[in-house]
Amino acid sequence: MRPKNLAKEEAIRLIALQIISEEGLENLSMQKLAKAANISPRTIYIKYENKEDLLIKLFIDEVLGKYEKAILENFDPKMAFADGMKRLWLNTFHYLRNNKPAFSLIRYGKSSPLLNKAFQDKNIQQGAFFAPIHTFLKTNVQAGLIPDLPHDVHSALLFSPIQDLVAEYFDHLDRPVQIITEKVILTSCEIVIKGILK
Amino acid sequence: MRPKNLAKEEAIRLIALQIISEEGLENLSMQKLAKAANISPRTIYIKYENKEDLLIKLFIDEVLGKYEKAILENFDPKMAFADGMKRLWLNTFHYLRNNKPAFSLIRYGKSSPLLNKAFQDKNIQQGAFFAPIHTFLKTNVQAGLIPDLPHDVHSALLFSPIQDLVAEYFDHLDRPVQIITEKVILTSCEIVIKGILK
DNA sequence: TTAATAAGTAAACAATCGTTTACTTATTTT
DNA sequence: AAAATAAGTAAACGATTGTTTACTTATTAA
Repeated sequence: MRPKNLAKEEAIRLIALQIISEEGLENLSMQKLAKAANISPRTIYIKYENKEDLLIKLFIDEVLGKYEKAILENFDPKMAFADGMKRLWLNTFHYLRNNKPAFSLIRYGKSSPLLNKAFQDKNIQQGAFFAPIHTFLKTNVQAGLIPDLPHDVHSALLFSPIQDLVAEYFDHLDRPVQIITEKVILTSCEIVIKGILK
Repeated sequence: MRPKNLAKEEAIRLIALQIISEEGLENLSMQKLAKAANISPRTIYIKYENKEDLLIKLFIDEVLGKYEKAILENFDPKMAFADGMKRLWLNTFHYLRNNKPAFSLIRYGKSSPLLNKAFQDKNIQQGAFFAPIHTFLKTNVQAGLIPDLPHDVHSALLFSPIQDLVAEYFDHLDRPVQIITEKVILTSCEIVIKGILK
């Protein structure tokens, strides 16, 4: 049989992300995607059941999967708390800064009911994303370093700001001076650490 | 001449928000909206130029306008720092908790290029949203209480977590025990305050 | 070398999209 | 009471939507 053309499969995912990032999820259509990827609409349906299936797989496997891997690079749950936090923040900053299309879809993951549901389902059925971070926080609670709060609360307190700082990095891209620098990220991370430490 | 039916105008806005909240911005269509509001599609075009105009006005005037008003209730830039922060956090929590459709569109404001651009344009041309918060932070920088960082950085550090906590409140709505309570909000706010104070 | 078969294409499907045309209704001003 | 006029409706416009049908191409296993 004729083998799959993996280059076309990758083109679909790459260009879908590009359209979402530049024009918005609400302006992505299968026909626009096919045309931009220089393939027939039918080809997308060989690789994905339908549009929702494409979006969910793009979000869960392609975007969140790679994002998780990038964030956890050189991170170990046994690291000292402040070191671990700085590693996670810098990894987030570096990865997202260089992957705007991925960041765009991640943002839609918090708005779109479809993607939000897909994320929750995945977390329940196949184990949570960012499991090492769970362990890291749990360990530091048990060590008495940080207060014992639900994981979702920890997550909001410790990682929401870095996500918004990345958004601000992109918002400032076309301006003469970039205010969101690595130094600002580290300063911000230290402020967050100071708040959570008992 | 025949006067505008204000009830219909409000129905359009209300039902548009409802559809966006339940089905997502990507599933809002003018015909669906008209049918749900029990009016002719043409009626929407009497009040709004086109779909983009409707979305932008819904976002800027209806949602962000009311949101700003609600957050600043009983807030004064001259309040003590911790008091002001707690006021802003609790106002945010109370308002958004009771206005899920508004919260949904606010979330889309950070993903959708159209809405994001509209927000930035508005902030530049007609003065920033949440101006009293600007003043509040500036005052506390000058008083030497908090570090002198760009406003966007302050904003990410001090208010990103409360937005995500509200999202988690809604995510937990159907579960037996609500973990995002007013007490958790206040505890979280105190942690953020502790981090930023010099 | 050929039979088998999945990958891929071009073109089209009904349904729906955003928007408009042609018309009626309701209200105000004269 | 009638002229003027914006608000609103029903129906339809061409374009585009997600998806499929009918067909061709490229590859592998026999």
